[in-house]
Amino acid sequence: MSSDRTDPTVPASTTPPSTVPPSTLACTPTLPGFTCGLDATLRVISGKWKPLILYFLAQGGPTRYGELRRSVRDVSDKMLIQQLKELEADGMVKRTDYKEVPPRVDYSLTPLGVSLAGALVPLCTWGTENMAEVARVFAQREAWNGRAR
Amino acid sequence: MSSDRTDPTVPASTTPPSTVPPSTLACTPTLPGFTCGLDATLRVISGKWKPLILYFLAQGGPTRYGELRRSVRDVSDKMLIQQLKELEADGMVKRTDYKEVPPRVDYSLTPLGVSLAGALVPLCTWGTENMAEVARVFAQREAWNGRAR
DNA sequence: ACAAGTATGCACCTTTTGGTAAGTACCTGA
DNA sequence: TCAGGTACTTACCAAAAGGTGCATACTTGT
Repeated sequence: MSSDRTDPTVPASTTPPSTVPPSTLACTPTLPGFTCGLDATLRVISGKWKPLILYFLAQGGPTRYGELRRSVRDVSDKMLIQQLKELEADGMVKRTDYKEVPPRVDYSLTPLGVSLAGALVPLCTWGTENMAEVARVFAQREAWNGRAR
Repeated sequence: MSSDRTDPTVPASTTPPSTVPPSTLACTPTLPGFTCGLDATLRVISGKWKPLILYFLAQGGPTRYGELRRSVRDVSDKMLIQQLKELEADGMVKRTDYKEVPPRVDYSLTPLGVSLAGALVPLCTWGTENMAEVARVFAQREAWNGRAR
């Protein structure tokens, strides 16, 4: 029992009304292998293009492969397919193959995918609101990499 | 028949009832280098331990290095330090060095960090609610990796 | 004196991730 | 017939991310 110096209840010195209520973040670690809900979510959306894919599908509804490819700029076939397959395997995306002779396939969100996309919204908002900060910080970091290399 | 490559606004044939309202996800791509707000956010929280770190700091308030290390289980010194440094550089975390002689340092969230942790809450919730699904799916994926080599 | 704890730094190595470029099978239009 | 478009697949590589373990400088407890 190490006596912690500063510990409980966090002295609300400068606490703005916007401190995250601990109860909100505290997820019950129900299943083995997951630290918390956040952890579980991150496993699903981790992958360079996944959030963007969810984003486009949430906006555009069912989307053909080629169309998606043109939307998510700079993605290669390999990556797009791979991430789509994983999202599909994870039950976030539904693939529809029309079995037509010049291949025709489209992708859409499952209900689960829709709910996930919904959970992404605040991140989206946060990013939009703080983009200036983030950009500034990353510019510095890159300048640093450039010369300190 | 018709080779419809022209796809203006997606024929509302199968319009899913519960699509995320596009307006909610549609972020204005203000700054160069970012596709959207979501993109910006992900750059900040990407890193195996960052969300967890934010999570613990949001819950526990200022936390000493060693304490954090024991909380975020399985993290190595190198990784924890590295991610903390990045979060600090990104302005999400504040490092306080007490300059004491057996080193004493603690970490806490900046206001920006607090708001970011807040944006993480829905992901946390989503993960908690759908953890069973996620676990099931990942179990399958791993079984697959195991035998399909 | 010596182990242990404190908060890091650094070198080295493996794993994971992502990228490039090519190929497939089929069709359409010039 | 040949380029171009569809939706992928595969092999090979480079870069990034992450892990292990040792080193530091200083103190306290035994």
